[in-house]
This record gives sequence, C-alpha cells and structure tokens, in this order.
Amino acid sequence: MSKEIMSQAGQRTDAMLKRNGLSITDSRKKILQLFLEQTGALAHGDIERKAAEKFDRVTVYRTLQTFVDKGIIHTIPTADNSIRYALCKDECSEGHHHDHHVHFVCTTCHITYCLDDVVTPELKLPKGYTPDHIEVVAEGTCKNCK
Amino acid sequence: MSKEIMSQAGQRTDAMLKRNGLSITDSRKKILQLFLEQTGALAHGDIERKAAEKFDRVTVYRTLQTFVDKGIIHTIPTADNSIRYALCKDECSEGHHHDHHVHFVCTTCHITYCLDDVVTPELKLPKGYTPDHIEVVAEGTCKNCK
DNA sequence: GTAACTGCAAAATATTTGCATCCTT
DNA sequence: AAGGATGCAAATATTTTGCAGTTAC
Repeated sequence: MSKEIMSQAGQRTDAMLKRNGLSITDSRKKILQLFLEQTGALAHGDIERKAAEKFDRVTVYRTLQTFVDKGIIHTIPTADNSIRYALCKDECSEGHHHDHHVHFVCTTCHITYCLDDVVTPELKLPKGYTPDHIEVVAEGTCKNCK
Repeated sequence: MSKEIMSQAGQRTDAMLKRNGLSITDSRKKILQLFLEQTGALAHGDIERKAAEKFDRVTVYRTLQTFVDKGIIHTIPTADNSIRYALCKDECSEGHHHDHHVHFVCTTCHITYCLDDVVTPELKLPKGYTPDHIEVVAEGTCKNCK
C-alpha cells in the first residue's frame, strides 16, 4: 500500500497491531483507525458504512473477532441485538478483558459511549453466585442531546 | 383446542393474556407456559426446541415481540449476540419496562437468571448523562455449577 | 519461502414481510 | 361477522466456511 497516506495515523495503529503479535495489514490498520477516530462504539454495520466500501464483509467479521480475541476491542451488548465494539482503554491481555467501566447508550443520537471513569459498582449477589465479570449498560440521553 | 388439556395451567396464562388485552390463542398460551415452567431466561431458539416443533418460527417471533410490547416479558442482552427473554416479575405497563433487577448468566450451564432481589445500584454518571434505564448483567458461575 | 490474511463464492442461519386462511371475541 | 392471529412461501439480512490467490515477515 501507499506508504505516504498512512504516514502519521499509521504509526499508532502499527504499534498496536505489533504489540499484539498481529501482522500489519491494510484492513486491520484501517479498521483500527476507525476506532481511534471515533467517539463512541461501532457496530459491524457502522464499519462497513464508514469504511466506504473498501473491504469485504467477511474481512470485517474476521478482523473484529481477531481484535476481540487479542483484547484490542471489547463488545458491548445492547437490547436491540446489535453488538457494538469499542477500543479497550487499557490493554487487555489476550482472551481476558478487564474493562470494568460503564457503557452509556444514547437513545436520541444512538451513540454508545464508554464511560471509562465510571467504575462498575460492587454487587451483593445471592449466596452461591460467583461473578467473573459484570456488565453495566445505562440507557438515556447523552450530554449532547439533552 | 381441547379444553381439558389446558385445564389447570391454562388458568394462569389465560389471565395474564386477558389482563394485557391479548386474545387467548394456542401458541400464546403454550409459549407463556414455557416461561412459567422455566427457571432461567429463554432465547428464541430455546423456545422452538422446547415447544417440540409445535408452531411456526414466525409465530414465535411475533409472539415474543407482542409479549415484550405488552410488558409480559423483558429482554436480556448478552455478549454472544443472542437475546434472552424472561418474564417480568411485576407487571410492566405497556411499552414501559421497569424491572430494575440484575441478571446473571452462568458460563458453565448457560442458564440466565433474573435475580429479582438484587436491585441495580445507583450510578454516578458524568455531568450531562441522564439515564432512563440501567441494565446490569453479571457473568460467572451459578449456585448449581460451583 | 512460509505462514498468515484476504476476497470471492456459497452455504448455513436468522429475521422480516405479504397474503390467504383460520380462530377468537 | 370482523378483526386479529397463524402458517406458509419467499424475500432479506446476517454470519460462517472453504478455498485459491495475495501479502507480510
């Protein structure tokens, strides 16, 4: 690929990919770049749309899966059955995500935010239930839409 | 349909349907019955399986949607992109669910529980974010699998 | 050069829609 | 009888898989 175009932006994506032992390819760089430029989370469909019909749908599926496996992005389940993906703020180790922050879905603009500073609260569960991970998703109106 | 078969079980399902202004039909009664007999939540696929190939796939989709709309069941989003449905404990008014309880997904037996007694905690969100609804899903090992 | 990644085709799944028929009220 | 619910067929949409060609290292 053209080396000039990706000059600056490429630095960061390359480093992230390399750090995770992934080979540096066009599609991975571009998809990762989308996440870096993005405020909120991205759904599969958003990526296909934003990428301006650049690469195959299958590549997007595989790339997202790879990123999740490596702990570069994490998934955010929402009620409308459309999984969103967002960058993990701190690097997550492979196969082990530990972003214990809260997610916020704006019902007006439909942006999904990672509220990195809001830590998931402690929960008192009934005897016998041992949680490994707690997911909190708040739904409402974001600061730009109120 | 045969009046005898549904004698006892039918009482409760009939009442629930009637209370929500729904006509009482075979498939609605049977699907509702599945939820009443069930510990955890059910995914669309579970229902088709449990119902012993009784009714059309499309009917299941439509029935679940109707129940959600009426506030008879609520959805539980999970990370694996498969929405589960569970009975609303207290009746939810139409179009307005207010079960503020926590959900627990067992990673061993894959049962999804509604922990009706665990109330979703208060959250301190950044200025400007106004939540309407907060969803908490804990993942781990349930009391039967530990 | 080799292993890994991509794109294409196609299969497998999942979901939605239209319409004729049947059932509930 | 009338409106709503169901079942079937089919259209859409989504996700997965196999494989051959291409690319990164």
